[in-house]
Amino acid sequence: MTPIVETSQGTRQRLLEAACEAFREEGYQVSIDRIAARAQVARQTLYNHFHSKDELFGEVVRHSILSVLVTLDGDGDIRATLLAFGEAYRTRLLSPNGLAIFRTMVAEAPRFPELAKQFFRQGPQTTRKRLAEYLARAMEAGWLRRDDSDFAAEMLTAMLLDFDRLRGLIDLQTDLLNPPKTAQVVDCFLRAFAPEKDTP
Amino acid sequence: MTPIVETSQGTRQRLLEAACEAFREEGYQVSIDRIAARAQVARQTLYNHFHSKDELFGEVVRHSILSVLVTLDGDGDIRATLLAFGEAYRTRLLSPNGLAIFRTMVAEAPRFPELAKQFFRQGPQTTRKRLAEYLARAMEAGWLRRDDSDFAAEMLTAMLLDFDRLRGLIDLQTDLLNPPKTAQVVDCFLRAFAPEKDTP
DNA sequence: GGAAGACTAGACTATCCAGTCTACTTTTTC
DNA sequence: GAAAAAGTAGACTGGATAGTCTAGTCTTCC
Repeated sequence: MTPIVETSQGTRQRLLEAACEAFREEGYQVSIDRIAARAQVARQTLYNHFHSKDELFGEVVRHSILSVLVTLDGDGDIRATLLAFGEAYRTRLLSPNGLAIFRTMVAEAPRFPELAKQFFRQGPQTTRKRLAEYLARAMEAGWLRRDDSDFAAEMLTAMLLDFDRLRGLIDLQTDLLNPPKTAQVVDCFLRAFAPEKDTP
Repeated sequence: MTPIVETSQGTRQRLLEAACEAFREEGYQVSIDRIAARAQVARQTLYNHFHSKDELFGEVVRHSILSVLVTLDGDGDIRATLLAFGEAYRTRLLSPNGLAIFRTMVAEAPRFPELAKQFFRQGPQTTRKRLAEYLARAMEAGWLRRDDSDFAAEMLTAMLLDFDRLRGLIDLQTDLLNPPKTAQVVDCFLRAFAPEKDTP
């Protein structure tokens, strides 16, 4: 509960960046000393900025949420919009950074349940909600069949990366990004949620 | 490289079961002492059966692969078959056990890359291949549109659990299994892969 | 030039853990 | 009933780690 003095922003920033990379590469178990060394700072300096390793980890996670958020831009026609979204989504989440964050959150969720929930709600949950809102509008406009837009959003995001993410996490592959797949998924989605024919 | 004497199977079995539960509940980092205590066995006895913690972990993982394999029984019509498969798939993989294995494999893949690949190939990859073979036959028979059966299998398995798995892993929820969802997903899949109309 | 705040190096404590070793007891087997 | 196999308790080594503390240095600003 000792109040932490507001020290130079530069050092704090360097520490956050070093911690971010370190946690990303080695997970939560990376030692404080390695983080301090990476930031080229003495261990005590680290403790001048953050009370404990857990606090530092929390900060890093909260900063990382932004990097797994994907927005969508509903200008063009629906296929173009979903293609752009799908490509951005895959690019973000199948990148080494995206995979590492996923791995770390999954691994440490039991140790940091509240932090994990916050991450989940502000990250994946939010992305999905935005997509669902767009899809709801598309349904309203008759571009898609009237259906549960939350469900539809879940299906699209699932199809976009489920298996490739597992491949990336477990099989440690790197060439996961191939744009044809995005189109293949989007077209599959559009077939499943095509507007119903009026004629019998 | 010392050869391990073939000792009583009972003790070995108790050790494996204890280790399985321990790793499941606490991950790889659970201590050897806790595993031995759980098996009600001395630490040295554990080392009489397994050379090292890593070897024990490997054994446990290899045993666990079976519990994430899902077969499918292609008797009834396609919808019934996929419903049964989907329900079995979700039940297995969204169970506390299924989620724990997933969490542990994802967390430890960097430390045990070969083991992780073996798990991936004999587990998820195999399940998906079997499903793809079934779907290929269904396409051949005209029950589904002619398409890439591997891709179709990927889409179905992704839709069946991606988001719920994340919910279970991160948000630590338990009531993930609701059968209506399986049907919702299967129907969505069948729409996406319905046979193409012959008429223009 | 001096005081305060920020940083440093490194010793130190307390804890935990994998794996070894030893001397002992129990169980099995013949 | 004795020898061999299996198991036990616990001390011990060597290494890692989070976090504290101390004494000193560097920077900045007045």
